[in-house]
Amino acid sequence: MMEQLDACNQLEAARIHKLVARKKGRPGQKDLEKMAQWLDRGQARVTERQAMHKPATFPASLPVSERVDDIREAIEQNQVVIIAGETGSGKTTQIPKICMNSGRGIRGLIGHTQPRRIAARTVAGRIAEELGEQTGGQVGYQVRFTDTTSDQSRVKVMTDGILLSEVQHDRFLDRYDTLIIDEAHERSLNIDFLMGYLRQLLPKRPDLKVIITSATIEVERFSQFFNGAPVIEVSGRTYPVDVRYRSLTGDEDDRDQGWTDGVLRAMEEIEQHERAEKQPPGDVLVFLPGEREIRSLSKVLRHADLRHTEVLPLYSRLSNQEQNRIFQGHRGRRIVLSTNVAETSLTVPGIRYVIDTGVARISRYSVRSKIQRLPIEPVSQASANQRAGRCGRVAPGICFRLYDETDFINRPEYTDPEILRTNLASVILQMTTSGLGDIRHFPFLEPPDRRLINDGYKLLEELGAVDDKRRVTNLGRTMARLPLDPRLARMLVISSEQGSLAETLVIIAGLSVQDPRERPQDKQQAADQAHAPFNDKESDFLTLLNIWNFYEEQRQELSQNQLKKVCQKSFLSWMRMREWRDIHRQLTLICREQKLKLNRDSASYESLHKAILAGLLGQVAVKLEKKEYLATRNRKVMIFPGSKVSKTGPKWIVAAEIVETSRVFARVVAKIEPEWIEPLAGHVVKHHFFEPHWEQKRAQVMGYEKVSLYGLDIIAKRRIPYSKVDPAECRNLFIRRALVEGDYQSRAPFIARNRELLDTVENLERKTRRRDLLVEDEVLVAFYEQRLPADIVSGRHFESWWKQLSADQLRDMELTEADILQRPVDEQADSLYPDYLEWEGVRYPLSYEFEPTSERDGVTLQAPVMALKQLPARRLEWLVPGLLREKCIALVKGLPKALRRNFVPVPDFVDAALENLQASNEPLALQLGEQLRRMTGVRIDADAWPQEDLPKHLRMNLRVVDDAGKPIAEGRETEKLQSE
DNA sequence: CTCTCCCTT
Repeated sequence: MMEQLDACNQLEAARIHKLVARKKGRPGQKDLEKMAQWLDRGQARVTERQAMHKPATFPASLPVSERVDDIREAIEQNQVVIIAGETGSGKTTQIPKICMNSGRGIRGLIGHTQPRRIAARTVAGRIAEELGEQTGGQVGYQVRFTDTTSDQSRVKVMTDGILLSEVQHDRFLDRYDTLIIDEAHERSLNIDFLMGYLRQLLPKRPDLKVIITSATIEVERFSQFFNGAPVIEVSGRTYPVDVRYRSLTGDEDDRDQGWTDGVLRAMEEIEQHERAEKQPPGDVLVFLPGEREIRSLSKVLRHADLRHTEVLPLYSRLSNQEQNRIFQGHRGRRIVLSTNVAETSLTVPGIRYVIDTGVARISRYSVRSKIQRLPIEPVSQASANQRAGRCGRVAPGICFRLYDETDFINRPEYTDPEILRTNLASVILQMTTSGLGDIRHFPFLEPPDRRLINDGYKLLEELGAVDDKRRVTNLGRTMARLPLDPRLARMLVISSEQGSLAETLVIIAGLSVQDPRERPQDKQQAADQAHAPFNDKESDFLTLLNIWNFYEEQRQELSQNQLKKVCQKSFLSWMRMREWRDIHRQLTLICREQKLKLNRDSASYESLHKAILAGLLGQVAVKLEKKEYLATRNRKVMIFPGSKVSKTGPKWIVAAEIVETSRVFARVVAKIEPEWIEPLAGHVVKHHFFEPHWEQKRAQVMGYEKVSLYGLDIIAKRRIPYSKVDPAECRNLFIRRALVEGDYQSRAPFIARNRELLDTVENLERKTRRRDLLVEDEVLVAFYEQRLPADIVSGRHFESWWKQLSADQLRDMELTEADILQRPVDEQADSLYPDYLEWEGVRYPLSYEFEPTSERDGVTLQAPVMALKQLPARRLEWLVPGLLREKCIALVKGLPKALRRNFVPVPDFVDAALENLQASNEPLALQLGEQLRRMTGVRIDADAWPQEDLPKHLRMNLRVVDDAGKPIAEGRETEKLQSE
């Protein structure tokens, strides 16, 4: 049986091989029956196709026809052949036929890829036509949503994206015996990926033939990449193009003006040329970087009074109707003003002259700022030549380059391939889930930069598609099954959990197609009016949803023609609406397969936008002022003025895209609430904790938290319990603030006792006016640190801890005098500094303060206003025993010098005097003077004594309180207070 | 106060 496999269809042969391999070479009876069935079918298919085969013929007019034999020979003798040829060589249509004539496309398919869908369809049509058939017979094509291939197909034309997607199911591409990769020089992401994949596949599929076709550029690179594969060059059937450099003169500052002048001068030269050569006016194609430039130049040209001249704009966003005008016949001259669409995607017929400004908007991705930029850049030499070639298709042409030749020579040969200019998240996810190994080791034609790869991984991490070790998660695997940008795929998956899948499906499909809203230049107002009912001021996503709902309602009631009319009236592109619906349907089917839940009730704004937000975490922004927003990664952005949300300017927004053109714009945005972010972004937000502090009421250490998303503060200062953040710091603060400083109400008996002990000592310090009694706080901190377990970080912890202590342990928590005193306490302290002054059976409370700057410094006696008159004013002069000596010394030292020098040394005289003095309600100074006179014979006049200028603490402070104990007057002038 | 162009499980 195995010998017969060579005559069997490849796909069946591969199945048989696989089954044999799985059964380790010993298939059972049932397997054998199955295999025999496959073999029959496979052989039947081969014979059927062989019977169908008629040798193809080649039109003599095509240059490629001259090389048919060379090409066939090269293909038969090599696994890979590179065919280089310019447009018009016929390679695209003829090479598949050469392959057919060489017997390929029998056991397997001849696969033929094109970069664009339209091209795939038309190429298939042309090949079929040349074989005298219609598509769907020997030649079929497959693009997204359409597959016309059948069992009879020998040639399958498809977009390169389709072939790439088939890799997922058919790792060896077993159904193909030949692959033709067309337009490889365009170097799209798909092409570069396919090239690498094929290079790995070739040794495993020795029977597979690969043909790479390209414009004459880059041919050597392809040949080297495929081990020196032979190159066959085919001449193009094109006419010579005369390239004339007409660099701009004038002011560099105003580029628009420069280009306008340059184009007008080139038009003059064209007219001269036509007059000299006696030629009728030929059509002109002008390459400009963008819509704005096209509009401004078209305005100028329409007013420039050019005879019999029609000016047509051409760019991708134009409606089909407007684009199709370039294919309609016309009289006189036509000038087409175009963007890059006319360089590769669209062929403008009948062009005799090209005017090339030499620039284009090229998409660049900045890894540093994560911004997609669209700068206007000089195009590469390859691109400029492609543009020039657009006027040599029907007759010799002239290309005017509005720059000089040195400029041209100094330009890069080729445009950077897309893989070096784009975010790689999608490529990485596809590669990883289809087991293609590490992207860093994949044989790319030009490997992307390490930073670009890291950046792709980071986005996948943000989306939860890979974990922090870069392993694909289950979520990532689901996402990889969706034919969507990973961000959109993320939204879809989460929306089924949020109960907003139905709406999200619509929005995501809508984001995948071009904006269906049309806004023709001459009917802008009418278009805006027609779109007005769809607009949502808070969310561009809802605007999309409104358009969809409107369209769906109409679609169900109207015929296709009526629906087309409604679209036209509403300024909606019918084609794009249909594309939108196609994608929506495709995604709906996949969601069903992936068992994602479709919500029946309509989703709330919140649940819908949370799903959207989950895919766009890196694109959040907060309003700074008027029109300016600060986005993540410190990017300043502005809402795109076309967005209806830009009118309301909400505080927080999320944007589907951030693109830099003339400014950094946030496109397709919606209002969000900042609280939604953190729960969705737990894995990417950063937390910063600060200002831990003891809060007495909560009996715990609290602090603040700042939450930021890629440098953007989404929560500036949130109060949080600090114990989870830094338990050691909490314990430290608890000991210092609560236990040592006493800012805490505890029920623990030892705390009350310790407090009492400390109060006594502190009071004694106030009385004795010294600060050297109590140990430093650090000693108390150390006391508690030694005794408190590490996990006691708050009042709650503390209370439950001490309650289970034994009596001994409780006692151990009590401070002793030995613990807290720096030196022994004077035993007489209590009598030297009494707490009451007793006079005639009344006890007046005394309080002490040691704060020289304070009004209350010293001793304060409190007396009720009722008792004020009975107060012994003179007795107060005697203060308390502990302060009397200091006061007397101060009194003597305050005497005039002539008197004072009789009592030196003063302390000795005072001590001697005090021996005979007893506190009484007599004036202190006079009593003291009397004693001094007795010792020395010197008499001191009453008015010689200092009074008011004694330090505050040496005069009794009197506080008068009312019945309720509330202070009503206070001062050191006892008699004055008494008389008031 | 306005943006090149393609492709798909």
